Amino acid sequence: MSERKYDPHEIEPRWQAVWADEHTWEVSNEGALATGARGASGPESEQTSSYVLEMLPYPSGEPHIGHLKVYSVGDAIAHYHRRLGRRVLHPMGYDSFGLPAENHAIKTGVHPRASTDASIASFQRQFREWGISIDWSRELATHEPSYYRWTQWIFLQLFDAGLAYRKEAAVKWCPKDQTVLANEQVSPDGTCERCGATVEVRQLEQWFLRITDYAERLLNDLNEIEWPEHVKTMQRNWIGRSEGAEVTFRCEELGIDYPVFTTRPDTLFGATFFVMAPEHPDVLRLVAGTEREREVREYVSHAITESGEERGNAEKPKTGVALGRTVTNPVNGEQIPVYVADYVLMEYGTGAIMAVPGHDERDHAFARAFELPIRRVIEGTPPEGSGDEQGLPYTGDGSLVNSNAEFDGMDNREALSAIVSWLDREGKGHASVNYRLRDWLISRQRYWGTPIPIVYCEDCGAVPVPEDQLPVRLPDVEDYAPKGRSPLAAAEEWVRTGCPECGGEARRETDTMDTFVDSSWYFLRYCDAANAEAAWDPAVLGEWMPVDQYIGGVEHAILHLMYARFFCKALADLGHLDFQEPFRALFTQGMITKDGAKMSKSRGNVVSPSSIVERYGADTARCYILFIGPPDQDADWSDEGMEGVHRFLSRLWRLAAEVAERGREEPHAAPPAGSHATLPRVEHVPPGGVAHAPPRTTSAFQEHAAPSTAEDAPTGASASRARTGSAADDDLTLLRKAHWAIDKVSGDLRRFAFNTAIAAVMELLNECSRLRESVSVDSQRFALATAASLLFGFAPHVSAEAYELLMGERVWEQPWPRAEEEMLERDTYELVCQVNGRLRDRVQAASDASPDELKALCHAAPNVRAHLDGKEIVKEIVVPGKLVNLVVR
RNA sequence: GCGGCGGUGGCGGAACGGUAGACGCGGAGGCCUCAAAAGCCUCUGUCCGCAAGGGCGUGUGGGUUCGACUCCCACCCGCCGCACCA
Repeated sequence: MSERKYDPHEIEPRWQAVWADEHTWEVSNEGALATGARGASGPESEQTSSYVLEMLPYPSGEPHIGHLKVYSVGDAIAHYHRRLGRRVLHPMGYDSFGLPAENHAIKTGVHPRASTDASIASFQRQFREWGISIDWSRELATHEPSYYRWTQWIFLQLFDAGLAYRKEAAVKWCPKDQTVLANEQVSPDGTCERCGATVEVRQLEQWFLRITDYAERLLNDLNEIEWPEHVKTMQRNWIGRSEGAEVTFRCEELGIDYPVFTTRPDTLFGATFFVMAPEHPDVLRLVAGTEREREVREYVSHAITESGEERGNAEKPKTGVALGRTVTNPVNGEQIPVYVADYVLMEYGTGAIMAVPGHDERDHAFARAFELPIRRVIEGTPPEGSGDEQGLPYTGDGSLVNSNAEFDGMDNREALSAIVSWLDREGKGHASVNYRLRDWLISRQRYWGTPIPIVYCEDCGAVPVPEDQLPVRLPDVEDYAPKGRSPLAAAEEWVRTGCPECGGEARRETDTMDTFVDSSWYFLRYCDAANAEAAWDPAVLGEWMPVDQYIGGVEHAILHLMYARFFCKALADLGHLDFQEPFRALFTQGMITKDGAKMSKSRGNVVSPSSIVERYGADTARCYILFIGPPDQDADWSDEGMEGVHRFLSRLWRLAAEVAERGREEPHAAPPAGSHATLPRVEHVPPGGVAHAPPRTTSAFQEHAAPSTAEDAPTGASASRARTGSAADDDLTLLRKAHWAIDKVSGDLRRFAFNTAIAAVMELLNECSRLRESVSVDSQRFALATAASLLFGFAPHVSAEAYELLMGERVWEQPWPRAEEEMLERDTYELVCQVNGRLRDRVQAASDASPDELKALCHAAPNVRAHLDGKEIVKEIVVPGKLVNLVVR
C-alpha cells in the first residue's frame, strides 16, 4: 500500500494547466462546416457534433452551489458526448447586465461595469478551478458593446418587422426598483419578483415585443421538443389558450358595438347582463353627462388602485355599479343592463363580458348581490354541496332549455357550434381563440442595460438608429439612482443627437432593455462569437443549432425559455435562422438546500463552492453533488455525505497508485504464481477502437463456464463464490464487474442518472479493493482504468491522474469504453425459487437451462421442498434468467 | 378549483411487473497502533427465534396478476405552476 495520500490540491491545478495550455476543449467551426449539415434527426450514434449548454450565469459576487451543480451536470454530459466521438460545443458567458450590479452601484458609487467585471473574473477563476471543460475562445458577456451591438441589431429587425412597438398601456410598476416590469416578473401575490415590493399599475408609454403573435406556435411546437412535462405544462398554462367565440353586443343608444369573448356561446340565451372592466376605455364615455357618472368614476378610481392581490381574490364579495345603459343580446334581441365591476379584467379578452348567472359562478354571485335575473338554459344538476335551490349555477353539460325553438333540446356541445355558425351567418359573431399571454414589455427605466436603439425626432417620430451606427453605447453617468425616469435621461450630451432621417434635432430613447432580451439569443452568438461583421453567419449556426442539450433551473421555465423560443421563431420568420426551436432537449436541475431550506445569506446556511473546493478539491465537490440524488430533484447538502465521496476518490487514487507501482515492480513477463497466466495483458487500441480491450476469453473463462447443478451449488444466500474461488475466478469476477459497470454507467448517463452511475463505479472499486490480493496486476489495472474512465466526466482531475498512472495515456483522448457482450453474460446465475410468489430459496442455474430443468431445480431446492410439503401444485411459472414460481394449494 | 411532480430503513436514495432497501451517510463490533488519526474487515428495515427459518413491511383503502414500490380505481399528505381568464 502506498504511503502517499490523495492530494487534490497537487493533482487538480496540474491537469487544469494541461487543459488550458493545450486549449483542449476548444472546437472550431471549420470542421462543422466541412461535414455539411448534420443529421438533426439522425440516430445518436451517427451524430458527429453536439451542442451542450448550461444556462449562462448572472455574474454577481461569487458562484454559488447552484452554479456548481448545473455546470457539474453539463460537464458530465459534454464529456460523455465527446467520448462518443462527437465534436462538442460547450461554451460559457455571462448575463452581465441587470439590477443587482446597478443597485450595488447606487449604494457604493462603484460603476456597475467595475463590480460586474470583478465578479466575472471570480466566476472565470472558479470555473477553471472546477475543471469544467469550457471552450474559452467563445466566451462572451452581454454587457460588452461587441455583444449588445447585436442585441440592438435584433431589436431593429423586430422593429422593422412590426414586432417591436411602442404603446401606452396600464403597466406593472415596481415602486422600489423604480421601473416597469414584464407580466412574467410579477409574482402571483402581486409583488415584484426581484425585490418583493408591491407592484403598482401605471399608465405609461413603453416598448413591447409582439410575442402574442406567436402564441399558437409557441404552444404547438412544445410537442416537438424533448422537455420535461412540467415545464411544458407551465408554458401551456402561461400561454393559456381558450377556444370559444367572439360575440357582438350592441349599445343601440350610442350605436357602439361591444365584442366579448366567451368559451360558452351555448349559454348565450342565458346572458342577462353585461359587465365591463373598470379600465375599459368606454366605461366613462358611457356614463358621461349622466347622473351615474359620479358614482361610476368613484368606483373606477377605487378599483384601479386596488392591488392585484386584493382584486384577484375570488372569495371577495362582488362589487360593481350599473352604468344605466343597455346592450342587445344578439341571439334574442333582449336589452340587458351594463355594469362596471372589478371582477372583469381588462387584460383578458376584450375587457367586457356577457354575464350568464345560471351557468357561471362569478356571474351568479354578482347577480345575487345585485338582484339580477338568473335564467337556466342548460339542464343539469351541479355536484353535491354546490348550487342554490334551483341547482344553479350549473357549469356542466346538458340539453338546452329556455333558448329558442331551433336550439332547445339540443346537446349543449352541439349547440355551441350551431350557435356560433348562426352568429357567423348573421354577422353577430364568429369562432375565436383567446390567449392569456400578453405582449412582452421590454423597456426599463434603469441604467445598466442595453440601450434601445431608437431616436425621437419632432418631424419623423420614432426612428431606428441605422445599423452602421450600432452599437448605441451606454454612456457613463454620475448618478445611477432611479427617479422614475431612466438615469440615462441625465446624460444630456448623449441624449441629444441628430435624426437619422431628416438630420434635424432628435433625442435618444433613454430606456434600456430588459435583461431577458440579452439572454434570449446568447446561445446563437456562441456559435459564431468572433464574428465582427454580423451577429452570426447562418451557415455556422446551421452546424451547431439547435442546442442538443440545454441545462438549467426550473425557475426559468416560463420567462427565459419562452422568450428564447419566441426569438428563434421571429428570427426564423425574418430569414435569419432556419430552425424554429432553440433547445431540442432540456434538463432542469433541482435546488441544493441546506437543512431543508433554500441557502441564503439571511438564513446563514450558505455552503460556498470555494470553501468546499479549498477543503476537499473540485473532484469531490462535483462528484458529491452528482451523487447526492437524482439531479432533477432538490437535494439537501450534507458534509458527511461529501466525506464519503472524498473517501471513494481517495481510494481510487490510492489503488491506482498502488497498482501502478506494483506494475513497475512486476513486469508483465512475470505474473505471480500461475493464478492468472492465462489472462493476456491489457491491450492498447488506437483512437477509434475500444479504449482498453478486456482480456480475451480464455480457458479461464471456459473453466468457469462449467454448469453448476442444484446439488453442488451453494444454497445459502450468503455463500460467496469469490471467497472460495481460485485466483483465476477472481480475475474473471473483477473483469466482469468492470464490464458490468461500463454497461451500467452508459445506460445511466443516457437518462441523467449520475447518482446511480457513480454508485456503479463505487461498486467496481469495492470489488477491486476486495479482490486486490488475489487478482493479477493486469486485471487490477484494467478494472481501475475502467473506473477512472467512467468517472472522468464527474471527477476529471483524479480520473485523468489515475488513468495516466495506470495506462500512461490521457483518458479524455480515449473513446467511451464498450462493454463486451460475452463479459456481460453469465454461464450460471442465481435462480429465484418462489412458492406462491414468495421467495423461498435461491439456487445456481446454468444460463442455458431449459424451463423444465429450471422447474426441476426449483423443486429440488431444500427450502422449496419444505413449503411444498403436502400441497398440490396448481401452476408453475418459469421466467428463464430470473425465477420459477410454484403456485400451490 | 385546474394542471404537474412526489410520498420506500435512523438519513440521502436504489429497484425493464419478478430476490424491496443497490450505493453512500449514520450506528455497532473487530483488526492495525504504545495511542490516536487514517485505513481495513464484519454486522446494520422490523418483530419472533440459539439457529435454521418464519411473520410484517414501499402514504391509506380497494382492484388486476402466479407475482405489484411499479399497472388501474378511490382517497390522504407534501411540493411546484396557473387561477374572478369569462
